[in-house]
Order: sequence, then C-alpha cells, then structure tokens
Amino acid sequence: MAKLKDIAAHLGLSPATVSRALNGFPEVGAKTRARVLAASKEFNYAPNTNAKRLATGKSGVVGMVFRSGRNLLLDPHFVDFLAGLSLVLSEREIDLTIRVAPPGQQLAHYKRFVQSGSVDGMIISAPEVDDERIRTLLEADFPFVVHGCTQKSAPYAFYDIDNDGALTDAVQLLDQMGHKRIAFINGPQDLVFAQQRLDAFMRETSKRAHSVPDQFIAHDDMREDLGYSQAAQMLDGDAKTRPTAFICSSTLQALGIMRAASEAGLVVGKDLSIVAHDDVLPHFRSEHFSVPLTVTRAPIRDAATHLGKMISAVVEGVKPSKLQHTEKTELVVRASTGAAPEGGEKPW
Amino acid sequence: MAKLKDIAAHLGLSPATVSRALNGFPEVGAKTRARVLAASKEFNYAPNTNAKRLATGKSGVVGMVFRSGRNLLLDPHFVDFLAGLSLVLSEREIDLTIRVAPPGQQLAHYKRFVQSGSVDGMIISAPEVDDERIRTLLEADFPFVVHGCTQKSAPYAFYDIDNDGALTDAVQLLDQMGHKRIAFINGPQDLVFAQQRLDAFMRETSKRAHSVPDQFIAHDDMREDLGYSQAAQMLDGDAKTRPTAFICSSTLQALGIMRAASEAGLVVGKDLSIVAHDDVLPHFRSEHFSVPLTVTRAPIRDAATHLGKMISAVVEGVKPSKLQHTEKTELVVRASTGAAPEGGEKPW
DNA sequence: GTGTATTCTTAAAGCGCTTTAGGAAAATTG
DNA sequence: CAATTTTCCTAAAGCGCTTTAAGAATACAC
Repeated sequence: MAKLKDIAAHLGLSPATVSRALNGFPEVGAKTRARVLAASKEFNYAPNTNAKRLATGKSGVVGMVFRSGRNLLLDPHFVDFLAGLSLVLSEREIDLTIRVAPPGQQLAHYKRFVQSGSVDGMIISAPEVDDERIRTLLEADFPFVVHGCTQKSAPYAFYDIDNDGALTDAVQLLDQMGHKRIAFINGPQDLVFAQQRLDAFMRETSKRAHSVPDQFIAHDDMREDLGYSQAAQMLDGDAKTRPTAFICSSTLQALGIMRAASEAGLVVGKDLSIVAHDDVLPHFRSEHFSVPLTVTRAPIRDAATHLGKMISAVVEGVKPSKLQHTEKTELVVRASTGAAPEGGEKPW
Repeated sequence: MAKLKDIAAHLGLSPATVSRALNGFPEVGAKTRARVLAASKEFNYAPNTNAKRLATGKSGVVGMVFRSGRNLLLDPHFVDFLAGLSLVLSEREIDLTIRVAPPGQQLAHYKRFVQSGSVDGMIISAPEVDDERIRTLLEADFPFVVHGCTQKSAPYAFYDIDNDGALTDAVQLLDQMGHKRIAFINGPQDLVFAQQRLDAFMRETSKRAHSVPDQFIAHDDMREDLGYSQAAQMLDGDAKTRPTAFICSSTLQALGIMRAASEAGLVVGKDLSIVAHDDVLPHFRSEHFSVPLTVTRAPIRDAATHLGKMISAVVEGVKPSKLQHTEKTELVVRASTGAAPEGGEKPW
C-alpha cells in the first residue's frame, strides 16, 4: 500500500507538498500539483484514514446507537429513516456507523462515541420526553441532530413534524363528520411525538365536549398486530358506546384496525372511520389500502434527508439553533372517513 | 478530554505502563494496575480511537456497501439481516459502518474501504453470479465474509443456505401431491441464490417430465406487488393450462400470489398450492397468513448471526476456508398446499 | 543590480496511542 | 552474599498523515 511518503520520495518532493497538492491547497504550484495527482493515480494511492483522522481530529463519520430490546431496526419507520439518511450522508462522503446496545447501556455508548473521537457527530431518533442522551450531548457540547423535538425552544438542531397540527386536523375532520366517539391508538407513551399527539388529541376532543375515556386511548409500538388487538378490544362492546372513529399514529396500526373492523363486520368509511398519521413507508402506501386511508401525511424520508444535511452542517460549525425545522403535515381525505353512523351522535 | 499522558503524569508513571495496564497486559504489577484503573475512572478516560487505530493498524470496524438504486435498505430481507448482524457485532464491540453508493460505484467504494484502512473487514450480501466485489477483495487479500456463495469450493468465508435442497423439497412435495404444472416466481436472476434455485427447479421438474414453459418462470425483486402481478398474469388463462401450484422465493411474493389467487376466485390449498421459501421475516410470519403457508424455512437471522461471528473470526486471523457453512432448509407443510385439483394432472 | 514582495517548497513537530528494546528493582538460587 | 532470574517499569521510536514556521526560489520594482 503506497504511502504519502512513497509518492513524495518518488517525485523528489516533501510529504508536506504532496499532502497539500492532494488536498487542494492553493499554495502549491500548478505543475507540481499535476505531477502529484498523476503519481497518486499511478500508485493507486489512498490516504490512510486513521492517520488522517488523528492528524486532523475529524473522522468524517457520524454515529447512531440503536436499542437492542425494542429493536428499532425491525421498525419500518425507522428503517426508512435510516435508508434516507445514509443516502444523503453518502452523497456528502460521510460514513455512518451504527452500534446496537441494550436500553440500559445506551447512554454509555453515546459517551464513548463522544470521548473516543470516532465520530464527528451523532443522530438521535425517537427522543423521549426528558431525554438523557440529549442532555449528555449538550453537556459535552458535541454536535448532534434530533429527529423530533423535546421542547419549544430547543438548544439543538432538529427536524420535527407538526404533531399538534396533525392531531388537530384529524379530530376536526372527524368532528365535522359528526363523530363524537373517537378512539386513539398512539405510539409508545415515553416518546415525545406520542406525548405531543396525545396532548393535542385531548385538547381538541375535550374542546368539543366529547372527551375520551381511558380505555379508548392506547399507547404501544406502532405495529399491525398491536393495532389489531387494541382496536379489537375497543370495538368489542355495545354498538351504542363503542367508537365510531379511530385516530392512529401509523398506517401500520391502521392496517390492524382495518382487520379488526372487518372481523367485527364493520365497513371502514361507513360504520367506522379511520384517520392515520402517514409517514409514507414505501411498503405500506395508504392510498392503496383496500379502503384508501385518510391520513395526515409527512414522509419520514424528508426528515431523514434534512437531518442528513443538518448534521453535516452542524459538524462544519453551523450553529444548531439555525437548524431547526417543524414541518406541517398534510391532511389527505380518502375513503376511510365518512359521516358518523346512525347512533353515533352520542358522546361518551 | 483526559489523555493517556495525563493519567501517566498524574500517577508518576510512563504512558507505556498506563497503556499496558489499561489493555490488560500481564507485565504490569497488580497494584499499579489498580491505581491506573482507578485514575482512569476518575478522569473519565476513554482512549482516542483514531490514535489507537493508527498505532495498532486495526479499526474495530467492519463495513458494508449498499446499492442506492434498488435500495437494499428498503428490502425487509435485507433489513432483518442487518438487524441481526449489527446486534452480534455490537456484542463483540465491533462497529458497523455503512455506505450507500449507486450501482456503478460499488466497486470503487470497496476499494476505498480496503485501501484507506478504515475497516478491518467487509460483509458482502446478495452476491451476483460472477461477483466483482468478491474478486476485488480476494485479490487484495482483505478479510470479508459473504452471505451466500458463488461456487462450490469458494476460497472465502460464507454462510449460505441449501437453495438446491429447498427447491428439491418443494418440487418433490408438489409432485407427490399430483401437481404437474408448477410455476416459479423467483428472485432477481443476477443473484446467485436465484440461479441456484432456478437450476434445482429446472432439474427437478424436468426429471419428473413436467418441464415448465418460460412464461411460468419469473425473476424479479421479491416483493408483494411484483408477486401479485406476476401471479395474476400466469393465472390469467385457460384453467386447463394454468399452473396448479406456485413455488416462490419469498413469503412476500407468496402474499402477492395469494392476493392474485383470491382475485381469480381460487382457494389457496385447494384450487392452488403455494410453497414459498421463508426467511422468517418478523413482520411476515408465514404461519399466520390467512392460509398458513407451506415453506422451506431458514431464518435469515441465523445467517446474520453466523456471519457476524465469522467476520470477527476472519479479522482475528482465522482461515476463511475454515468458515464456510451451508445450512439445510426445513420443509414445513401447512395448509397452502394440497392435492392437485381436478384437471391438474396434465403437464404442460 | 539591489531590495522587496510573492510564490513555492521543506523541515520538523505533532496528533495520541502502542510496542520494542532495554534497564532497574526485587525475588530466587546455591 | 554474589549471581542469576524474574518482575515491573521506562525511554523512545513509530503508526501515516497535517500543519506551522521558516527557507529557497522566482518575480517585481525602482
């Protein structure tokens, strides 16, 4: 493996000049640069990454830590995010290194990442309500970006969607259609976005005087099977008091709700309305569901793309406070929502 | 950030001793080691990864390159593999760095990974029939493992499943049930496993004197929608000459075939039999399909686990030729297969 | 032609760790 | 107790690159 020194020796130059020629510094003569470039081609030279990293103090890598318990890599939301992210990063010649750790050891891995200098920045996904990872990275003054946001005026870079707006839209739509009994199948309660959605849901429903009993609000991973079982349970009761509409946090849950509805003999869009939040996962296109789904739409792909650019900027020194974005969601009304069925006008 | 030198100075020791104490070398005194360990705790010391890497020549990282076109990160097979792999690697304190590149630039990235010394080894997934990545890494004598295998006596470490056996089992089962017209919906033809399955399929069907016309063999990405459209097309014809059974390479394709069957008014397991290969993807459990699926079973997770251990061994210097495994698949007969329907006894 | 500015190149230090070779101190031997 | 061996530790070189400070070489001015 040819080294910088070899090339220098071969050309009768010093390593310093070769280094500068290769890295595009202006103070090297035009023909010298040309010679260096040619020799580097000829010798098939590639600089030793680790030497470069040690000398510059930059790694050209950003890191992510995954939970091994509730394995995020099995969550389609998360995978789509990762796919988008790694694509953007690769375009910028930034590598992504991933590490999997059990829930209890998450923080330790973040600290090690920070201290060991193996990454220039980190990406945090699915922040919790009071997220210790964020606290740690802030304290260490280490570059990072967050997918989601924990508070109104956060001192870090983030890309979030307007969860409040999404839920407001959803409740409002159903209310206009005459629904008074709206159930909510949400994401894991410890995650910020779920909390934000819950808050908005509670506010908007109670504002309209049809506040919702606890048993019609569920919090769990956003999966088809869980959506199914939760919906099935909620639908298992007197037709006079069961929900006439569902709001849920993911199209996967919506699929489960549809399955439960069909088993209960209910026609979606007629006997039962469903509004989901749609992250636009490539394998679960809500417009192609057996009953096309009404959704609040915000592609998770967009978040990944933005966050990739953001972390690259933060690492370059851009102020995190300049890199904050909350994306509005788009309400797309399709066939899964319709007027409340007869007998549905009575609130809980 | 505390450095090795700082700790050494603080304890009145040389950096060499501190380094050895921390890395568990035997030639350091028990109480010296204790002091070093204590001080390192106190100072919250973490060695600089890049310095370590430069000094040792090892990075503790393995790399993967993904195609950006046909984005492998959107393929559930692949993601499940990745999830398993990263888990095993993390247990061994090996990081995984991923890079995404367009199809034409794959090779360049492999070369850069090799030359730059940023990774100790690579993992290759979905090898092609004559895979240039494998050739390149072999030439460079660089550690790598392959998920799948390109030839009988390969000079590299791999974990493969017995594709030949799987297809043999599948054809044999259907044959015993009286099926004479078996269609095959396979994976992308340029991939080795698809080729192996095709070879076995052709051999076993022709052996039984019911060889298959071209239009009843399809090659494409293993997706529900493609399985659906391919099956729909194959089923769109005279009941006397259309397939009575399908073999397919993935449970996703099987889902598509089921959808096509149901739209054609066919009952799976009665009018139409299906055997799929099952990689045991967590979101697509074949035993829970509306008609439980007959499969040749081999969890992709197992492959990931093994390959994680393998690459770690190869990097440690174990001979790749000692690390080769072909896993048998398990035939699991469920309700999706049944006796050939009336009129099904006539071969093509 | 001398003096100054400008352009190009180099020597050498340094990034933070590991590791080889060697030395001092302590333990073992006869 | 001198002669070894063993145990523990250190000095210093080195990993392959970048970068600062300074020096040659060339160009420009008058």
